[in-house]
Amino acid sequence: MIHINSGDNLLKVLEACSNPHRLMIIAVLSKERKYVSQLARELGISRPLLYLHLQKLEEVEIVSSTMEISESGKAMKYYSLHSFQFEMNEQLIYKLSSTLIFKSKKEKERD
Amino acid sequence: MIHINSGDNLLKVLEACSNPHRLMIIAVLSKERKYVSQLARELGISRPLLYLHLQKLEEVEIVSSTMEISESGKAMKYYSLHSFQFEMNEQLIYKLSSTLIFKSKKEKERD
DNA sequence: ATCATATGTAATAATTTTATTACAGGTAAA
DNA sequence: TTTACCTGTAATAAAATTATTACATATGAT
Repeated sequence: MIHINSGDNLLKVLEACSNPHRLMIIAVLSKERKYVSQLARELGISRPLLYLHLQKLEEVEIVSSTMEISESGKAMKYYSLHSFQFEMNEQLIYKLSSTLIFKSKKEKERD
Repeated sequence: MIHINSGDNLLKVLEACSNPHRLMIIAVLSKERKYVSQLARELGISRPLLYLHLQKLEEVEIVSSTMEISESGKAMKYYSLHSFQFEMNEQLIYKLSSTLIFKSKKEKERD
């Protein structure tokens, strides 16, 4: 279960959820795990684009993946959702605001 | 009190919260209302930039503003926070996923 | 062999978001 | 009338995100 422990972490999770495709991915995976091509067909988007969105969700551990070899022998990458839950309200934001980090993407990459 | 009634609305609120400055604005305003210049000084950002962020928060009604004439006679624009609360989890996202809208910014502007 | 399906990613383009600069206006006090 | 506040915004620049295109590899079935 994901758990928000800092302002920085809250921000990252919010960013990960702030996209219609990524919300749809979460919705779909909340019912059952899917492999990449299957998910791409279901959402009606290209695999490269799906990869991009899956990466962002994986970075904050909303989803995770496992490679499996299907009965027919093909490699399949399955994505599944990690359950998550937090109360979005001003109290949470206030409480975590002291641990908010203001850095550009480039600065973050240097860490 | 803000209340999330559609996937589209959820997405907009998440987008509004997905920025460190805007989270700080929410944190500061959760304690007391502030006027624009005061808030800009407190956050250490320029007024034009602050306006941009306040606009995004105002669009989803997380904050609202009132113009007042101070005792000294100067116009002051006060911003205050609207209380908000919702459970972020996959159930909510699944429930609202049917009302998610996929439109570019340009397409939205044409509506 | 060719087709259909799966994986993965690099390079580029398009769009959106964020930030800055440079202005405009006003009131009040020194 | 100069200084110190306040409001507001247009134009531009910079950075980040999102989307597309074009590849490469592999397996199994026809």
